[in-house]
Amino acid sequence: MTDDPRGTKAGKRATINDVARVARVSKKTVSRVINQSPFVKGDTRERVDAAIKALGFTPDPQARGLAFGRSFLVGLIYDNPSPTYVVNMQQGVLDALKDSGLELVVHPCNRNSESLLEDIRGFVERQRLFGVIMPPSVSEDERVIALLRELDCPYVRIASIALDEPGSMVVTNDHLGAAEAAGRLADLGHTRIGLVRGPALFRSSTVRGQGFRDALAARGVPLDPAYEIEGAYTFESGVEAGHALLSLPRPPTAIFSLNDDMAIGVMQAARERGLELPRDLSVVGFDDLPMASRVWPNLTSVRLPIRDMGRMAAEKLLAPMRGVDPASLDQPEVRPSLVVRKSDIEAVAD
Amino acid sequence: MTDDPRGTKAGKRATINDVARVARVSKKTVSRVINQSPFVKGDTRERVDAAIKALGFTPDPQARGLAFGRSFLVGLIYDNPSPTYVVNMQQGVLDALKDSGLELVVHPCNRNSESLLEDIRGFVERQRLFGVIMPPSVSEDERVIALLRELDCPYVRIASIALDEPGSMVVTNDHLGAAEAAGRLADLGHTRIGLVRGPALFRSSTVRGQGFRDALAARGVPLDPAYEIEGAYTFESGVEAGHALLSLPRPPTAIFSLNDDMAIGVMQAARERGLELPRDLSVVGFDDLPMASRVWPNLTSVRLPIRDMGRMAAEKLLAPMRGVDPASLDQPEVRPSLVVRKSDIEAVAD
DNA sequence: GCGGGGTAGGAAACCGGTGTCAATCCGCTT
DNA sequence: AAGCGGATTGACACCGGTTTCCTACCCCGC
Repeated sequence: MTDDPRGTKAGKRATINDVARVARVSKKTVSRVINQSPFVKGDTRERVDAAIKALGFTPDPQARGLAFGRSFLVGLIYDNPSPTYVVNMQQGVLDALKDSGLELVVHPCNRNSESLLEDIRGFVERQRLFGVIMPPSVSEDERVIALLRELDCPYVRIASIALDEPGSMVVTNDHLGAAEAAGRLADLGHTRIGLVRGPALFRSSTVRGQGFRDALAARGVPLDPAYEIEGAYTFESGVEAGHALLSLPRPPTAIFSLNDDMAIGVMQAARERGLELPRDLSVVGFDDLPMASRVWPNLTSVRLPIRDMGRMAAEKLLAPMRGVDPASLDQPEVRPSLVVRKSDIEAVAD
Repeated sequence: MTDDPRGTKAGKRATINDVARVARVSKKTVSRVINQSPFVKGDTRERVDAAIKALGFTPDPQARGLAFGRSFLVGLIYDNPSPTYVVNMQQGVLDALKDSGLELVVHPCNRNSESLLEDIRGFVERQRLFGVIMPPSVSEDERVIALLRELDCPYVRIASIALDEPGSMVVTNDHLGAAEAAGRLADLGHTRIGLVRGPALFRSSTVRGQGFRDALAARGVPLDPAYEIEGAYTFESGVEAGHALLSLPRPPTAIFSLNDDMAIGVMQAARERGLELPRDLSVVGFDDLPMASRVWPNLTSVRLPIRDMGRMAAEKLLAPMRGVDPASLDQPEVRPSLVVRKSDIEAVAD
């Protein structure tokens, strides 16, 4: 072995200078090779590549970032209360980031906090983030978006409405999913269908709610505002909403809850009232979290491919790095699909 | 206003040089102030602090890290399949990291992958991580630990056995928790108690299993190996295990599942077999994930304060930075506690 | 009044890369 | 064979801090 063993094994790691020396070129040329500059002749590139491999060289992201004026960190800023949602999205983002040289830094936030903007500003500015990905509802906060623009930080928003240009949006067609679910309940013969909305702060709640109403209207099922109630997208609020709806003089025979957590809360409420499911009440949720197929009766729900959405968002963020113009990206809509399980059955004659 | 507005508002952010100029000292002195060196006179320090505030200066972690030879990133390396577990732990770590100037980088891994070690090596070495936190089961992989030692990367392991010195361990007393749960089932009069273990790869499974056996033995309840079965800590494996146990000639009247996912799987299996819960079968889980209180009947489970564990782990990692000698840290055991709900009732006379 | 241990503050090198811009190389035109 | 223009390459400053090494200075005691 004539190689310097320290290059690959013990001691300090190899630097760009070591590579330059071994390949007999300047550091700048090594840098060009690393950054895939097209202005390097074939045999030079090969010499450099060989040296890199021989020395086990990996460029230091900190040094690179410092010189580049931007770090190689992607921020995931979220305020979504569902752990499953967050982890799945995280996983999707990581799928896309794999081998890109970028790392994911997670940053939960509180949209109601007074220090929200300062908090995010500090995070983004200090870390000189490469980019930011945001799921709802923080993705729907225009103050945050304005801030990111001011900080000149690329971002991708995930939401159920196209709030931005295609290059920085992943849009889900929640209207479609909700309509499909509501349509099914109507088709099963239900005419008194309760709706548990989410907080008004979430656009998804509005969009899904509209999908629900449109589907019922299209089928001539009467809409009664008394059957609509607002929850907080949490299990507890679902329990409350369930009790409220089921204590009506003529309680609904089916309840569509705009997320799974609340749907399961509704089931809990029904049980607490001594109802048997699904005989006495059909329940349908939205999101299709793993939990949906673990409760009994297994919950019929509208599936959102959360992991894919995370991946898509990250890919949009990576587009410029890959030489793709973000403006040229199309806007493929994510289409949710209804997963029918056991929690919804035909309405019994009244 | 005589201040340079660019310092606080538009344009480039303030650098250490700006601060030095405004405070009429050298960069080195500013650096001393930032790093809390004791060798700065009182009034000098005040001048510098004032300048820092006036300019809204924040040191660049990348530049700092580059010079320091180590980044300000903490890695959370996990292979735990439960999203809730991961998010909660993540949250706990973030609680502790808040205001420390460190950021959290998440890194899922696959312990069965051939490239596990290479993967982790690349991650840790390239990012020059400040430290690493690992929950089970990757925290129990000695190959990974050896690697981190070789890379001279501080770490904290979370596990149910003290596998390392106190400074780099957060230990949970799973034996205690499991014994408490098993004891309760025995005290309820159950004598045929099934046990669904986790994968042998997880130490927690062994420890919890032993707690179960010790508690029953202490109460004179006979142990029958036929009532023990190994699962994979997943819902699906719980379903399988449930069917296996319930199809025995004399099926158990209670089943203790060593995590919640499998416990809920057992409940699913019981339902599929037409059993009514909890009348025909008592079920107890371990972890007390949010899901436990959302299924019906609400699952009795052993609560593990996962978020606190994450926080404790991060605090151990931060100790050196705070001037605390890690070797002086004590080893407070995390004690799980049984949360009794509705899924376990008295055994009926046989 | 002067030497000395110990400390505040500064100059310059350095961490490991990238940007700028000029110099060199090359093949092809005339 | 000289002239040209784009393709390659390298020298050097610089990103924003930290560290090393060195002065200048502080307060004391003899």
